[in-house]
Amino acid sequence: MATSEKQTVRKQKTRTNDPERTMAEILSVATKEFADKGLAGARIDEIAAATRTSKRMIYYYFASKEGLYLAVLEAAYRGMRQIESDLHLQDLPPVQALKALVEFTYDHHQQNENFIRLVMSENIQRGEYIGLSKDIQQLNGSAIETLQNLYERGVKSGDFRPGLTPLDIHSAISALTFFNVSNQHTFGLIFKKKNAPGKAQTLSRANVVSLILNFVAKPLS
Amino acid sequence: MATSEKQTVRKQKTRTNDPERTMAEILSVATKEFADKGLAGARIDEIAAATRTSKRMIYYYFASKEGLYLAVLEAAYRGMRQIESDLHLQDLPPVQALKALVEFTYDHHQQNENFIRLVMSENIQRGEYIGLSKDIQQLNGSAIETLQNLYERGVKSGDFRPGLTPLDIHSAISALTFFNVSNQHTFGLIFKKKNAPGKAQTLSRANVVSLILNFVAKPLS
DNA sequence: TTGACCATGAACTAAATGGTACATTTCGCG
DNA sequence: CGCGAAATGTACCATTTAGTTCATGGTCAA
Repeated sequence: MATSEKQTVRKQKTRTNDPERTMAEILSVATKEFADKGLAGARIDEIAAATRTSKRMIYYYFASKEGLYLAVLEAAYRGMRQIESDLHLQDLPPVQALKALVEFTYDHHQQNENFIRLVMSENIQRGEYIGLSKDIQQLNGSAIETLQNLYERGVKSGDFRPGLTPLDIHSAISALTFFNVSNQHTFGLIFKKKNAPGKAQTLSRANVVSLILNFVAKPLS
Repeated sequence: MATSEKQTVRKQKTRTNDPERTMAEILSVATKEFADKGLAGARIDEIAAATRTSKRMIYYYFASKEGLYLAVLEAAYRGMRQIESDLHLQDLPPVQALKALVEFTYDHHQQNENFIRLVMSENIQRGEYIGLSKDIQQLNGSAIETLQNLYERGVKSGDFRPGLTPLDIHSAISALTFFNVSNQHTFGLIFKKKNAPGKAQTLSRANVVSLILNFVAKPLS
C-alpha cells in the first residue's frame, strides 16, 4: 500500500540511528543461529537475513564470524550470572537451601536451552572460545563459593556428611540438570512413543533433588 | 614379470583392490574427524587426505557427506552395544550388579570420548541422523531391559526402594557419567590450575557410584 | 554547518568445499 | 586368457560462504 506513490512518499518512518538496538538485534538473532547450528554450522548470511539490518553491519560491529560468536557467548554467560545471584541461600537452613539451589538450577537449565546448546557447542570445540574470555571464567568460580559456604554450614549443623568438596556437589547438580536438556534428542529415542507434550522429560525435578540430597545429607542412623 | 627396470621404476607396489580395508579406513578416519569437528565442521577433503585412498572413494562407498556421517554413527553405536552385553549382571546380587554397571558405564564413557562427542554432535542437530537409523534405536532399549530386570530383583530382595522406573535410573547413570566427559572443557575452566595429568576429573567414579546407590538403595532404617 | 559516526545494500572476490566426469587398473570367473 | 564389473586415481566443476568495496546517504551533537 501507499508506501510508494508517484515517485516518493518518502519512507514515512525515516531511519533512526540506534546502534544499541542494532547490535542487540544482531546478537539476539545470532544467539539463536549459533545455538541452533553451532559455530561451524551457522551462516552469517542467514543471521543477516533474519535481522532488520544487513551483513555489512555485522562486520561493522563484530568484525568476524568468530567475533560475533564470542560476543554471543559472553552475552549468554552474562545473562546467566545475573539471575544466579538473586537466590538468597544464606537465609535458609542448609537442607532447604540446597534443595532450593537444585530446583532453581533444574528450572533454569530447562528454560534456557539456547544457553545449554552454546555450551555444548563450545565443548565440541574444546572450550576454545570460552577460554578467550576472562569475563566468563570467573562466573562458575562464584557459584562454587556459594556452594562452599552452604556446604560448610551443613556440615557444621550436622545435616551434611563431611568429606565432600563443593566441586563434587556442583558437578553432580550440573550433570543431572544439564543432561536432561542437552541429551534430550538422542535420549528421547528410547521411548519414541508419546512425546507430544513438552520436552522428553527424563529425570524429574523431584528425582534430581532426591539424588543430590541423598548424596550430600548425612544418613540418619 | 619384472615389475620394472628400464627407464621408469614403475610403482613397485602395484595397486591392490581391497574394498573392505578401504571402507574401514575411511570410516575410522571419518569417525575421528566428525567427533572432532561435528558434521558441519568436518571436511571431506581432510578425511580423504588422512586416508590412503581418495575422496573419490568416499563418494563411491558412502555417496555423500551425510551418508558417511550416518555410517560413522551406526558404527560407533554398534561398537558400543558389543561390549555392553559382556557384563553378566544377572549373576550378581542386585547391589553389586548395580555397582558394577555404574562402574562399567563410567569407565566406558571415560574411554570413548569420540563416541561421546558424536552423541553431542547429534544432539546439537536434534537427533536428526540418529533418528534415521532403526538399528541404533533399539540399543538403548535393551539397556533399559537389563536395568528393569536388575531393579526388580533388587526391589524384591528388599535392597532397592520401590517407586522408581528403570528409565530414571538409566538417566541418572548416563547423566553423571556422560557429563564428566562431555563438559570437561567448559567445566575445566573453573580450576584452571593444574590440569597436567589426565583429564580434568570432576566427579570421581566413587562419587558416582555413591550417588546412584544412595538414590536407588533402600535407606536402612 | 560541519564532521564523525551510523546505516544501507548491492555487487564482488577469493577461497573453500561438496561433489563429478572420465579414464584407468584390478580381479574374479567362465 | 580374456572380459566385464568392481575399484581406484586425477583433474575438474559448481556452489557456497566469509568477508569487502563502492557509492551514497542519514543522524546527531557540538
